[in-house]
Amino acid sequence: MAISDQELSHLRSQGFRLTPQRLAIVRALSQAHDHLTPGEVYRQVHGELPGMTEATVYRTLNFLTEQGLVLVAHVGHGQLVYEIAGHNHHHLICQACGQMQEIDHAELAAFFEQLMDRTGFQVDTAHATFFGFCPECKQEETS
Amino acid sequence: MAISDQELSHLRSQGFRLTPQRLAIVRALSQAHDHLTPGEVYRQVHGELPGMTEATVYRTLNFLTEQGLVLVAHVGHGQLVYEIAGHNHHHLICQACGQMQEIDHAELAAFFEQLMDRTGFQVDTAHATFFGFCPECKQEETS
DNA sequence: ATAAATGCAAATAGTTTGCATGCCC
DNA sequence: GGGCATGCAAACTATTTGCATTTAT
Repeated sequence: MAISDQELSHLRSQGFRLTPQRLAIVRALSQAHDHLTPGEVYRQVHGELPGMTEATVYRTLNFLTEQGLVLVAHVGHGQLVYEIAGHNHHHLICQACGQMQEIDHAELAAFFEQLMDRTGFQVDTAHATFFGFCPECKQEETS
Repeated sequence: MAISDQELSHLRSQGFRLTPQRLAIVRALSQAHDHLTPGEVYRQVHGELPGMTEATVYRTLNFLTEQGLVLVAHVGHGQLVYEIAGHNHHHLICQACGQMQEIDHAELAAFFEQLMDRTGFQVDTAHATFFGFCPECKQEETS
């Protein structure tokens, strides 16, 4: 999953700027096939742009999230994690080993529909997170 | 929802101690019909036990969570929130106004069953959180 | 009595902010 | 050139830890 040139120049047309820092962060998130914490983003991008600071990472992640190009989620530890927007999917996190499993949105679509009907909420269907124990850790728990 | 004397003395029988601090924190969480952040717990309990420190609050919340008497969840801002364990329910948080709506577990039970079947995960069915926009804020968004 | 838990204070981690400078458009 | 974005450093908040002391059992 990546961000198209189209989307990027749309930003420019609104008066925002495509700085090397922003592009590097977008690239890092696009290449990661996983969630990244701000610290992880910083470490990756810092190799490429040694001048980059953590403050810029935080500001940029907020910016990209506001623009809808990036999604935020929680994955257990207090920290927020970031991921390129695009394909809707959800996560199942193992509380024992930290392993993460993706669930395609299609599998949960009906459920979300139902939930919205019942509650009147417009539920964010792009990024839900569930916690539990993965098959392996489940076994250890009970043994 | 509260914690029974039985559960409390079970702790004692395992060598743990029922200190005034622990009891006060359990009471505060029991009386709150809502999630509390560590800071909120601290402020409430500090009135009753002026000597109590934040460190104790954090240590106690961790302890109670490990013992299964308290549940943790995320509700949008980075902070974790704590709640007395007991009746299974889930939360829908409005990303605009912060309002929270409870969803009884019964309504989602079938969904969780399905999810566990498909993934093999033992999903934590006690405390899921969804994000979105409440009916009022949804309206403002689109207008 | 003894081991567990607390209080205190300091350290750590994560995140945010103000302001001067730099650089994209 | 003008204004948005960055770098730097400092401030802030939330959380954790070491150690001496207290206290529930």
